[in-house]
Amino acid sequence: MKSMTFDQSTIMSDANNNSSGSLGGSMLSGSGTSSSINNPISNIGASINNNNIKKATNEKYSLRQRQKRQTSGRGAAAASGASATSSATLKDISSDQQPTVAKEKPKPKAAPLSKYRRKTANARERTRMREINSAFENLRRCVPHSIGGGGRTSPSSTNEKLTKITTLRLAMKYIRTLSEALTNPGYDVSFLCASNNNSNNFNNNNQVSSIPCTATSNFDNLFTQTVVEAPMVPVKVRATAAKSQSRSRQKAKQKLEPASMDISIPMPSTCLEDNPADLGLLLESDGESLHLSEPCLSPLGQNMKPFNCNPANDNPLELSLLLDSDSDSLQFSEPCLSPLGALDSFNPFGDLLHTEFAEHTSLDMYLT
DNA sequence: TAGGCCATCTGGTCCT
DNA sequence: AGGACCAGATGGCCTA
Repeated sequence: MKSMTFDQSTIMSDANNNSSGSLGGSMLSGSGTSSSINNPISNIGASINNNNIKKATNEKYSLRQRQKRQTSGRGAAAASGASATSSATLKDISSDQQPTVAKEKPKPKAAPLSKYRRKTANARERTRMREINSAFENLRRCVPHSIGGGGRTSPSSTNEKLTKITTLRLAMKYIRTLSEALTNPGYDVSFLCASNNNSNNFNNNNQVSSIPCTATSNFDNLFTQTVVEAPMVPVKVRATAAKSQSRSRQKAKQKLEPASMDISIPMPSTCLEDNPADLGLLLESDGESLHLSEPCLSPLGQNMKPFNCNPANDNPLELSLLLDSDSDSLQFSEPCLSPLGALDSFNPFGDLLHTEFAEHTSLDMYLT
């Protein structure tokens, strides 16, 4: 047996009672985290060398309250084997700590599923997990990958697969960065140029650093990355104000005239084998929106030079236009996010790969 | 070898 | 009643 197990429901219940107490408490919410620090039950759990106990007492998890797990079935049977003594001990202690727990009528134990239903349930579960993994795979393709590396959980190269948790963290950071760029026309993108010399472009408060640098130097830095060269294709990007724009957005857009620029982008890897003329299928514009045709990848891919701007266009105006156009005028087919997919070869998110990220900050921190 | 990550099986709970 | 979802348990694989 790999590890000792015990009945965690008591501790789980205790932790949840100390927190919000809501039945569906978010796993990442972190609510009630500090309350369990001095929990004697948690301390007992921590004193036992057991991964699951560590998980149970880890303050960053707040699991939903569960009823006492039935001691039948495969997992429970295994749990009740080697860990019977520790389970009993913990139960005894917990009952001492909570003498006021109301006695519940024992629920009639549900009959175990038939072999057939168990098999079908397993198949459904596998399918469900496959779909989740597929969604993770899509997400991986849309978030910038790290070019740096280090640390157990960080990919040491762009070829290394991001873990699920790292993918989620990067996605959150990516969304925040994109949101910043969209909501703030004068968004300081200097953190991108800093990525050359220092991958830690975000401080611990998840704030974008504000190292001053000119837009030209931004591009200079961005485009001097050591990346895999790909055939460059000229593309004219034209962004016009959408009809649905808010007044402030229109105002900001006016400042950005002229709203077009010539850029060259590398041929997406999936197009390399095809006729270059196929690129026309990649970028389509109806004069109001820029659409990315299928297949939707990060259009510029990994390890590819993002885009080769005409030096004449290397000014803040164009950059702002590019970053500012997403919600109204630049639209990419899902699941791609990105004009900023062009930045895949940079690592403004490197800190996420090296530091602990508080799950409890979660999406509410980034999507408000 | 320990620890992280993952896939799978499983039972409990909720929802339709 | 049956499916979806969730979380615990377990074992395999991989890396430092």
